[in-house]
Parts: sequence; C-alpha cells; structure tokens
Amino acid sequence: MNNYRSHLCSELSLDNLNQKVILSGWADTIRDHGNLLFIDLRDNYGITQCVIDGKHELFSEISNIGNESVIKVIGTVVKRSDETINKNLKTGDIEIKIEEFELLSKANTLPLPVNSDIEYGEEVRLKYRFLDLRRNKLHSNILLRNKIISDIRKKMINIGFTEFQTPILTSSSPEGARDYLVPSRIHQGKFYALPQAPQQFKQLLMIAGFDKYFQIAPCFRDEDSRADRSPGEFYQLDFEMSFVTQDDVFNAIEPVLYEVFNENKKNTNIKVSDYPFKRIPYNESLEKYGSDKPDLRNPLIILDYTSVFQNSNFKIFSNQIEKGAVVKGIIVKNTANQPRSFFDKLNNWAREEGAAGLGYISFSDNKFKGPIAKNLNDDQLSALKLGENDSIFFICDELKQAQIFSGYVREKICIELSLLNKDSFEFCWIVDFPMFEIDEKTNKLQFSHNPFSMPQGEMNSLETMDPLEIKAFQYDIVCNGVELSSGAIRNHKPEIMYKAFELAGYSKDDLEKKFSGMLNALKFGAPPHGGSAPGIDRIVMLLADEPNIREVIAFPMNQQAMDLMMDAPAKIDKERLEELGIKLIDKN
RNA sequence: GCGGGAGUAGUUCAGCUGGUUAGAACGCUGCCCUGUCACGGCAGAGGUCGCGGGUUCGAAUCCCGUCUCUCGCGCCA
Repeated sequence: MNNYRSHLCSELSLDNLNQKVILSGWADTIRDHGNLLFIDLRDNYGITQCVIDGKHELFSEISNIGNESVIKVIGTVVKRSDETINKNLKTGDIEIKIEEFELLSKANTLPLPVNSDIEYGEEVRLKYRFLDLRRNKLHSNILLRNKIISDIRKKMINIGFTEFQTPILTSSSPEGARDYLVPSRIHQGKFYALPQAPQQFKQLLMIAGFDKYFQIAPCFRDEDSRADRSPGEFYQLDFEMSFVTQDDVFNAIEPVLYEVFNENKKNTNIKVSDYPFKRIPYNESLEKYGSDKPDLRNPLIILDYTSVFQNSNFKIFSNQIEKGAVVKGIIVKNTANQPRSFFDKLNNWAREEGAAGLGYISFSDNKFKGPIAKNLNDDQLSALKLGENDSIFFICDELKQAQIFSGYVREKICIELSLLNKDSFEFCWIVDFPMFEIDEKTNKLQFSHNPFSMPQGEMNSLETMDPLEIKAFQYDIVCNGVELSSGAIRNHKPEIMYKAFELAGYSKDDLEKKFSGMLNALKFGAPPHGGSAPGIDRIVMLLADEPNIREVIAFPMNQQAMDLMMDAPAKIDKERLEELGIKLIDKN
C-alpha cells in the first residue's frame, strides 16, 4: 500500500464505513472547538472532513498545524449523524475519525488565503502563484486547460494528423513581431531567435511529405500585452495540411473546434454554433459588423444609408457625402419609447469617443421622431425601413472610420441594452482578406497579412489586377468576437512569390536573402498546402469564461513581461556576459 | 511611447470639502468553547498611508514629480 494514502480526498463514502484509511493533503480549513476539532483535508480531487476528540493524545499537536500545512491522517471512516451531513461536499456523508497523524510539511502564515474565492491583487497572486494555483478557480481552470489540450490532441490524431516538435532555438524572422533573441556562445555576436510561430517549419514538414502536421506549439513574441494577449509566450494549435484548398482546411478543423467547445462548455445550456461555420468575406464583415472579428452573439447589423442622405436636406451628412463620406446606420428594435436620456447618453458617449455625435430617428405610432427626421422627406424616411418602435442610429464619416466607429456603436448599444446572447459560442470564418494594403505612413504597398499566402487567382491576378483588389487565401477564425487564429493557403510556387514580393517592394535578392531556406525548399517539389493555428489560451479563456488570459495560464508573466515568482528577467553575471561576448550599454 | 484607473496593517478594503491617538473584515498571537463545515466568544499584536518634494499652524486627504500594478491605444505580418 502507498505510504501516504489509501484513498483520495474525493472518494470515500458510506461504502467505506468502518474502514481504516490513510489520507494525505492540505489542511484547507481548521475548526477548533476546544475539545473537538475538524480539519477539511484537501487534495487535487476533493475534500474530506477529519475529526479528532479533545481527549486524544494528539489533540494539542494537531490544533497547532495551521492552514495549508500538509498532513497525513490515519483513521476510520465513520457515518455522520443525519443533522451533520454536508450536502455541499461529495464526501459529506462521512468523516474520518483521526487516530494517527503526521505533519509532512508545515506552512507559514499565508500571504493570501487559499480557502476562499475572494479576489486578490495580482502582484501577490503572481508572486505566490503556487498558492493561487491551489485555490478553486485557478486550480479548475488549469485542469480544464489540460483537459482541452488533451482532447485536441486526441481528436487531431484521430483524424490523421501527426504531432511534431520544431526547434525553439531558431533564426530571427525579418517580418512580423519582435523576436526574443538568445546569444550564441560558440558564434560570438550572433543570435538565435525564439520562434514567433513554427510557420516555416510546418511548411517545410509539408514539403518533406508528412501530409498532415500539428503541434501544441509554444510561440514567442516580444510585444506588449493585452488582457487577452499574454506577453512573451503563448500556445497555438498549429496545424498544416497538404493537397488542400481553403474549404478542406475548414472542413478538417471545424469538427475539432465544435467538439472541443461542446464537450468542455461550462453548462449544457450553452449552444455551440453548428458547422460548417459562417464564412464572412472581410469586406462584408467590416460593412455589417464594423470589425474583422465580429461577435455574432450581438444581433445588431450595420447597414449603408449613404444613398438616403445623398441629396437630402440634412446638410451635415449630404455635404460630407459630397466629400466622399458614407453614412452607416444601425436599427435597434423596441427602443422608440426609450426616454430622451437614453439617446442623449449615447450621443455624449459618441462625443467622448471623438465622434461628432450620434444622430438618430425613431419610429412609433406612424411618426418619425428625433433631431434628424425633419430633414428627410417621406421617400427618404420610408427607405430607412423602420418597423414599429424601431430606432436607427447614424454614423457619417470617411469609409474606414465610419466602419470602425459603427462597430463601436454596435457594441456599445448591445451592452447598454443587454442584447448579447451569453449562452452561445458563435463561430465564423472571416475570408478573402486583401493581399496588399497601403502603408499609411509611407504610402507604399505592403502585405496586409502573411506574405506567404497564395493570392486568389495566383500569377494572373498579380500580373493583371489592381494590387489593392487582390484577395488572398487568407482567413481568420473568430468566436464570440475573439480572434482565435489566422491561417492561409500558402504560396508554394517561387515565381508567384517573387512577383508578390516585387509588388511589395522587395527585389528577388531581398527575398532570397531573407527567406532562403523556405524559398529553396519550394524549388524541390512542394505540395499545395495550407493550415491555421487557433490560440489555445484564448480557447481556454472562452471555455472557462475568463476575461483575462493570465487566469488560464499556470505561470504567466505580468503585464510588464516579468515573472514575479521566478524573478525573470534578471541580471546576468559579468562572467557569463563576457563568455558570450556581450557588453551592456547604458541607454540613459 | 501615449491615455484612463489604482497604490492605506500579512491580505481585501473604508477613511467626505485638510483637523486629536488612521479604522473594519479576514489572517496572526493568547485565552474560552464537544458537531462545526466561512464554527463561535473574549483579549492582543500588527501601519514611514508607494517614494520624493511643495502648499499649510496642520497632509493618507490639496499641488508637482517619480515608481509600481492594471485596462486601453500604438505594436502584435
């Protein structure tokens, strides 16, 4: 028998009555009645109440152990009397009558309590992460995370993917995020970089003929954090497939995501959108939702009303339209009877956000109301297509600004009126991203996403179309307004790549210098291939219903990319720096 | 780099327009308590009010600077 335990803290019941058992765990709460003492003993699996009588010789010793000390208890399983049964505990029908106990590890006074769910400051929680991880919420989040990862792994293998490992010490990539650099001792003055993603490696594995690759891949990017963006490192379900079109990629991963969400959702009321998921072209997403990561739980839709206002008497809009602006509108049902303050509040909010205001028209009892209504004639008003009790809010600006701000308005009104359907996971693909865009600073053409994506229409498009009109086989998967990943069908033909880079201002030489490995590989027989890489941390965030990514990572860094527990990053001894040939300079 | 919020006991927080000795809860220490499950009761210890400067007879409170945490923007192909 195991020296420390015969059973787990979750598994004893009336079936075990009168058995002598050994349990080990943490003293979660200790209730000392002077001549009677209860200990809730906790392990990874559950809690079991242990009791000792004041007459027992170990009583005084056990009454001094302190919360979170680790103890081993030997005792007998006894039935609780009817009035002392605890229905909140799985083991609440029984308790352990302590006969012997051993203090395995004494705990000092705690810097934060483990046995309560009260919110605590992050600095303390991160510094004592091992204590925070003992607490209910984090403990179950991390268990959920590991369940999700293991489910993903099983499903990917089941549908024929092969799991790989790719290098952590690799070379710096010229495009994209800042790299984390690692100095080389052997090659003084040279650096490895940690991979931002195993992008090139997975493509090389396709070229190597492995057909279907996946990896729960660590990715490293030296960029500033957000609530949903962990600084430094994060994980992706990175996958890639050979001999596929965009639809083949979607068809492969949709069931995996659907099942992972459906099998790990918090309660059975939650509905996961059925696959195939909606496919929304990038431009349509900006038009209808004002975002390239729309939250489809929000029922509001943005429509275009430029033509209604174009020749109207509402000069504020019609003058702007003449200068090239557009008018967007959002119809909101059952709001015509909202008090004036509702509309004023939104208008004030819009002004605070930097907009000129938020005009509106309401329709009820066959009458159009609101400050703009009197400027439109009957034809124009009926073109709004308002139903009884509807209101419509207008945004007028240059196209891109109007789209973005309409997106904010859509979100704001949804929050104000609590229109979000919280019991659902709404997936969609955003497809047909533009291949190129204009860099606003330099006015030059640049790649809008991954430069290795295949342009739709391939060489023909690059040679004949306006570059800004060319779409790429580039797609994002979005769930509840969270961008889970982007992916693409890759460009596997060197001549198309030379041409695409040429349009973005890179010479053949530039390309060969920067991406020689990849480019070289494409010259020796590369299959058409593509894939994607949904973010694991964000999937867990959604399923755990956590607003902050640190709540689903066992050992996260703080916003400043510091590990407060391990004290990283840290200064390095002079000797080590010398060995690496590194001299620090004082930037101040 | 820029903007918002925060920083008071080990912890979570209160502390008004400046005014005696800066409070509460949890935790901690001691005593009492045989059926609790956030056990209860009594007593006690514990604070450079982030740091520096200023205004004032007097600053946790007002002003300036600075540091730290956090949220957002930039950034993240």
